[in-house]
Amino acid sequence: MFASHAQRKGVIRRNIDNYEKLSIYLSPNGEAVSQAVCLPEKIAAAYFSEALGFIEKLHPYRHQISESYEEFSTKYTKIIEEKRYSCARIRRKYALKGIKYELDSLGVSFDYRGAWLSKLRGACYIVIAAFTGCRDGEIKSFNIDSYKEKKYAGIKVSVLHGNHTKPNVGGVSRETSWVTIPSVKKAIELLWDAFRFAREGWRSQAADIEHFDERHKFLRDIDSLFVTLPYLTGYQPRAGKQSLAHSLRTFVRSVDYRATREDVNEFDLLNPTREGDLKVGEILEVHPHCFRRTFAVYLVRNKLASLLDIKYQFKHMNIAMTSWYASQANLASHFDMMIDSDLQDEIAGENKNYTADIFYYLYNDAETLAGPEGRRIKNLRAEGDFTVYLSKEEILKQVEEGRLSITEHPGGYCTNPNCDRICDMSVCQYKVVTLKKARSLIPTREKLMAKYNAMLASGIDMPNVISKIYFEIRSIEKVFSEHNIDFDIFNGQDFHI
DNA sequence: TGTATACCATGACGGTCCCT
DNA sequence: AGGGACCGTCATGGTATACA
Repeated sequence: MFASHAQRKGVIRRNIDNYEKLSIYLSPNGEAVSQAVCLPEKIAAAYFSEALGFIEKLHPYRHQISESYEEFSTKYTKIIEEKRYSCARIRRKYALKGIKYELDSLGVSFDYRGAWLSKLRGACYIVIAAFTGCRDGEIKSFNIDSYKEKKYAGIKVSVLHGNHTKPNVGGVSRETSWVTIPSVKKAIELLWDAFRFAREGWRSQAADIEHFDERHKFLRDIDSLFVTLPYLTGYQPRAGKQSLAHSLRTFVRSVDYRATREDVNEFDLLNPTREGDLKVGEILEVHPHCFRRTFAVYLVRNKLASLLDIKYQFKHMNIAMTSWYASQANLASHFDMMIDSDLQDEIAGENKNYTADIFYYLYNDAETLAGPEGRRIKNLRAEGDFTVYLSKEEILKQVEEGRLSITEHPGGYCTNPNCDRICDMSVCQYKVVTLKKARSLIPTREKLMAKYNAMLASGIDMPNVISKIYFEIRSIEKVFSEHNIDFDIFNGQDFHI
C-alpha cells in the first residue's frame, strides 16, 4: 500500500514482480543477496558531504545545544503545565525568550517536537553508517566509549568497537571492530552531548521505576547514542526504527538533492532489481541498510577515496582505508580485530560483480579498445570468435574460478591476475584502454608535456627521467590514435635507445 | 500597531500492529 | 526479525480576527 501510495505521489516506482528470481540470477554465488539500495555516487556525495559539514559545523557547540534545548523545553513544559497561552506560537515565543541567540546563525532551530534534533540525529547516523559499513543494530549499540584510535605503521587509524548483538552458539558475545574516519568521533560526540539534556530527563524518570531489573535496563538504554525526547508521548529512551527512519527522511529532504538523468542511470546499473524506482527530479530516500551496501560497493569500485576527499582533513585517512582495501583487510589482522564476516562477503561479492561488469563491457559493448590486450579482444570480436561474446553468467563463473581478473589503473585496465599495480603500464601486454579511460588521459598528457618542457628548459641532465616522460607521452598518443581522439603530435627531442 | 486567540491544514514524532 | 502501514498526538505556520 505504501508502495502504491508512493507510486501515486511519484516518489518511487517499485517493481517487485521478479524480485526473487532476479536477485538469485544476478548474485555472484547463485544465492539471493540482500536487496539494499546502493546510492549513486553523486547522491551519496551530496548526502555525505552535507552530513559531514553539518557535524563539523555544530560539533563545537554540542554542549551549548544541549543547554539551550534544556532551557527551552523546561520553559515550554512549564507554560503547558500552567496552561498559559492557548496558541503554540506564543508559547514558543515565550519559551525562546532569554535563550542565547548565538546558535541562531548556525541554523539551530528550537522546536518542542524535536524536529531539528531529529535532523541532527539523521546526519550523525549517516556519517557513522556511511563510513563504517556497520549494521543498523551495531550502530545503535555504540556509545560514547565506542571510538578508539590506534597507531599502525605511523598512521593514526580510527576504530569503532561494538558488541555483536547476536550471541554465538555458546552464548558468548563477540566484539566487532570497524576501521573508520575521525569524523565519526565527532558524530558520536555531537550526538552524545547534544542529547545530554534528553538523557538527563530520562535518568530522572528512572527513579520512579520500582523493579530493580527494569530500572537497570532502562538506565542501560539511556546510555545509547540514539535517544528520544523525554517529555513527549514516547516512553522509551532508545530511538526506535521508525524514529530513525523519520530522522533520515528529515535530513535527506533538507538536503533536497534532485536526481539527474546521470544519477538515475547509475542507480539502475547499481540496483538492477530496482530499475526504474528512481526518477529524474526525485529525492532518493535512504534506509538504514543502504549505507552498508553503498560502503561495500564504493570500497570495491575504489571510489571511497574520492568520497573521503570531500573534506580535506580526511586525506590522511585515505592511506589507511585504501591499504585496508588493497590488502583485503590485512590491516584488520594487525589490529587483532574481528571484521564482520558478512561485510567481507558483501565486499567480495561486489568485487566479482565489478569485475564481471567491466569484462562484459570490454567483450561486448566497448566501441574502441586500445592496449595490447584490448587489441586482442577487438581482433577476436572482429573475427567473430564466439567465445568473446560471453554472457554475464559465464563471466561471473570465470571470475569466481580465478580465470578472469581485472585491476584498475589510472590509465586503463590490467587483465593480469597477478597484477601488483606497480608497473607503469605503458608497455604492459595485459593493458586494456577504453574510450573513457583514454579521454581521461588528455589532461595527464598535458601535464606530462609541461613537465617535459620544464625539465628540458631548466637544463637538468636526467636523460632517464626525461626519456621516460617522453615515451609515456608517445604511448598515450598511440592510445589516442586508436580511439580516434584528435591531438597534435608531441615533437619533443627524439630519443634513441 | 502590537499582542493574543481561533481555526485550519500540514506534517513530524514515535508508538503498535501486521505482513513477509 | 525487520520493514512498512497505520494511528494518535500535537507543534508549526498561514490567515483571519479581536482587543488594548
